[in-house]
Amino acid sequence: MLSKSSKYGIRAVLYLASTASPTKNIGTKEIAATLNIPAPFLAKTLQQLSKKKIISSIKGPHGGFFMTNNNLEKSIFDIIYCIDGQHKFEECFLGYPECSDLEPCVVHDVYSPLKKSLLQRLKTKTILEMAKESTTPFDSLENLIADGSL
Amino acid sequence: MLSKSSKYGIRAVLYLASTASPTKNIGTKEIAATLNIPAPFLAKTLQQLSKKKIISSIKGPHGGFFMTNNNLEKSIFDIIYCIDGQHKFEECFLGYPECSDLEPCVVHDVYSPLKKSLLQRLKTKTILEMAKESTTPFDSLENLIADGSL
DNA sequence: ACCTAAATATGACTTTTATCATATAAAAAG
DNA sequence: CTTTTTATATGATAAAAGTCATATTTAGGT
Repeated sequence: MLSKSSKYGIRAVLYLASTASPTKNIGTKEIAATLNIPAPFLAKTLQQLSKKKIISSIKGPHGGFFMTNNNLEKSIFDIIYCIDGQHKFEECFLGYPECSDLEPCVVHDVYSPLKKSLLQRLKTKTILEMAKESTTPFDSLENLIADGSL
Repeated sequence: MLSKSSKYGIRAVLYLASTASPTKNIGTKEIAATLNIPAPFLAKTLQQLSKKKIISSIKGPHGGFFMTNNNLEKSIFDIIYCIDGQHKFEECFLGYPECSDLEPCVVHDVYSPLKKSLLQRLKTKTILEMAKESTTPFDSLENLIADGSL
């Protein structure tokens, strides 16, 4: 479905939204460690998002990534679009190029509405809202505890 | 979502279901040409399906692939499972390993039901039923006409 | 029996995706 | 003004997915 880059990106942004702030930046290493994501790979993904103003960053000591209020108004769809591109949600489930409401494939009538409601959700909910209602935070609170961070 | 192999496989099986029969086998080349699929690639996929008894084949002159009544009772899910494996439908949309009804990710409540109804459809409808209700047949009737086959 | 047409089996090649590594640039701290 | 810390940029490597090519087997036709 989504590429790993997108998934990693979304998880990282959600983590940022709930933990970082303009006054408290978070670096790639910390995010990667907390989320069990390969750090150099995540870095590249975060740069893409930063370039498209979906997240913010500052360099130097105590630098890192964070979310402005503007960033928090972005949607998860924005992240996916930035990393994987639009086409992710435009393909027919069976890959028929001409599949549409007029010329539906055999699962179009069931797949298409499902896709629409998922898309609707991904486009309308803001990162902020998503982060607030998130109950499962991150992979490895255990790790933080083991590290002594918690 | 699905791998290309799966998509190609499904389209080929649907084509077989509506066109071939135990007395009228169809070869890889014809299927590939009609569906605009690379022939050697399709061949490999059809072999996998044949080995798992989802389609049937006979070798030699006038040989090819076809569907028995038994084959026609299989589902599209069987095809996907044979080619891509189960895990295709078990992953969390955002890739959280521990995502579940108890520990849902932020799109779990919307994604999970959608996935279930799609799966339900893919598992319960037989190939035969699918083929019958299919209105969009294949990519390139034009090609066949241009070739003089029609 | 021999030839031919087709599936089968295997492997090589290419492209994409994912991962890792290195060098540069910027900003804070001493 | 130098050092250190972190993002940024770029590219190298690895793994997976997709594509193509070749040889082998089987079965029908002659």
